[in-house]
Amino acid sequence: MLPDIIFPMFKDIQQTIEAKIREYCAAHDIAPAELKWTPIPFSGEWGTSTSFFQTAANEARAGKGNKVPVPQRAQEIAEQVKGHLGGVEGVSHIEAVKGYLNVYFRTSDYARRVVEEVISSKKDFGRGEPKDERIMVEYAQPNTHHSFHIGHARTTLLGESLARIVEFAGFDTIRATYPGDIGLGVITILWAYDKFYKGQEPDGIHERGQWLLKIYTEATALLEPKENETPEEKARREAYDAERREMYRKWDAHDPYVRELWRVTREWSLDEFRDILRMLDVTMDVWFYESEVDEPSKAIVEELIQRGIAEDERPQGGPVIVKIDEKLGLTKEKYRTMVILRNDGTSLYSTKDLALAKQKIEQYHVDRSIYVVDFRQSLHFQQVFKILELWGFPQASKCYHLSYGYVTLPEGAMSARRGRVVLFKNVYDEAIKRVLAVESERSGNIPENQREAIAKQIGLGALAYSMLSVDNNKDIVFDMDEALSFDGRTGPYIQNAHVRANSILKKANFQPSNPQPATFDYELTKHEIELIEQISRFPDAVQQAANEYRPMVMAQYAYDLADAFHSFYHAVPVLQSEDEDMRNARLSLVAAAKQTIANSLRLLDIQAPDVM
RNA sequence: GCCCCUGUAGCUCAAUGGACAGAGCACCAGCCUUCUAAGCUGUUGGUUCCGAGUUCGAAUCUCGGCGGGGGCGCCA
Repeated sequence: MLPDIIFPMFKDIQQTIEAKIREYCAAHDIAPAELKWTPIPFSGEWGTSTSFFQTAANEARAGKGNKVPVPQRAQEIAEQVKGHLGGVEGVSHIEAVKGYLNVYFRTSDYARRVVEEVISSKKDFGRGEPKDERIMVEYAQPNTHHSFHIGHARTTLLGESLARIVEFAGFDTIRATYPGDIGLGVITILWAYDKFYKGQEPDGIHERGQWLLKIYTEATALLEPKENETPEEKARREAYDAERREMYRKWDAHDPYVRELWRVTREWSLDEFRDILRMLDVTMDVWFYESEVDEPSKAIVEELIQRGIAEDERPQGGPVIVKIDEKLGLTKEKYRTMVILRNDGTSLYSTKDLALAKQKIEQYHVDRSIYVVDFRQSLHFQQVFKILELWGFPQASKCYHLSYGYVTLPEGAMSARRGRVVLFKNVYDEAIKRVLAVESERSGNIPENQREAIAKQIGLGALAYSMLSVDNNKDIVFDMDEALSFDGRTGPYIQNAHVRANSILKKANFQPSNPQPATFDYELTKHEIELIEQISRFPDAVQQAANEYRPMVMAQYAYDLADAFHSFYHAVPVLQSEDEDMRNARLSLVAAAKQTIANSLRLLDIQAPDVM
């Protein structure tokens, strides 16, 4: 589909032709099927296309096909329609091929129109009309007292990109994060810190955060049963575990000492987390802390019992549950039964998520709620959404779990318990190191004081693109060389297209704010046509990525656009154009390409540097 | 037992039920005196896991297998 809001001229042509097709069909006793228009899938040719297979199939089904095979009949109709259409304003030529009707645009008008639209809209080129709907994206839910690893980077990048996309597409967007700042894992670290490291504190935000992870790994080793352990070892382990449980009890009872210990170490983790969000250019609107939703969440359980949705089995020694399948009248087990409160009255993950969902709807007035959480929790979220439905929230149907596969290592799953993790900060540092090495040999024209900053942009661009260009529900086996590759289908490839465009404009001293009127009254090369077509696709790519909640769609688009630009760059001289009009036109096209590349990179949370 | 995800080129991955299943990496052959070679051009590479079905048309939808991963009342 072509963008009808940004480029109404395309829509006009389409509608004119559709009307004529119906006219022809009515006159010849043909019942036309619904016409679907798609871009012509041949590189260097710019137009829109529809087919008559469905129409021919309908005829055959109605017994009117006089035994002509469907593809052949579709081609007949296409040819006849083509004959009936004759010339159409704005169309260079029409052809009937293999049952398809291909409508080629006359390029000069549209090239100018597209380029001017981009240059005048600038950062807003491709922005959708306001949709009058509020959407909350919840992502980046790290546990505190651990360090931020490369798996957290995936959800953060996925969520941030999605938030940017839906916001740009026209939704009122709220970014939310939900750090897990309490739980047995957190207490384990508190216990070990207090017992073995009290008073110590490494310098540096990231060093301090990573140190907590190291403590966790050590503590886990002390608390896990070993094979062939001696009675002494067993006794010691059980004593440690008792200390840990006692500490959890004290935390619950608001013991001042434990609470202060918790508060201080928690802040160390949050310092690191905030710094990483800053590095990734992420600004959260709402922070939900697990420790803060814990108490209030218990109230909703009572409400669900009162309304007959939940059943209280505590008198019989059981927990509070919701028999979802039964409530929905399902005979086969699908959503099963969800436990929403422990027998001892303490809350569960489910308790808190139900309370959070309610809060999102009632306090933040969200119409849609997206959860960017790993795929292992898909049943959990299906259950939560179904309970919201039973609860009577119409927004339940617009809750969506954007699940993603794990980032694993070649040697298996990451495991904080075993200390087998790839930390984001280490990858980040390595990325910068590698980019600087490339820069020193290839980029002589970057001022010394900008090298570091640009290296960060390129390094993160490589990492972000490697995460976003894979379908979210696939696992990623993390490979440093692959994630930080700068060649081929990568972030730096797209960034480089932006740099090259900038380089031309800079040399020509082109001012996008005050362009010379561009006229494309010459025969465009196929590279120019392809580039213009890719640019014109951007608004639709935004809408598609937003509607499907799939940043990958934008990642794919950005590459296609950069690819078209690189080919254009190589084949078409700009500064050395034959005459002044052509030079101006091409400069405008380069400026439009640069802007569109920058806009699409922004939606992927990737910077667009001017030099690299 | 039930549910979810997944299987496409040597590898990593794309492909609103439509034109010849496409990219990148790797391999091979070219292209820097010309707007940045982090690039471009070309070559090689396929029983889309298997089998049925629906359809004019299936990688895509349905059913049945096989392989891989995950989940299933008091972990998060």
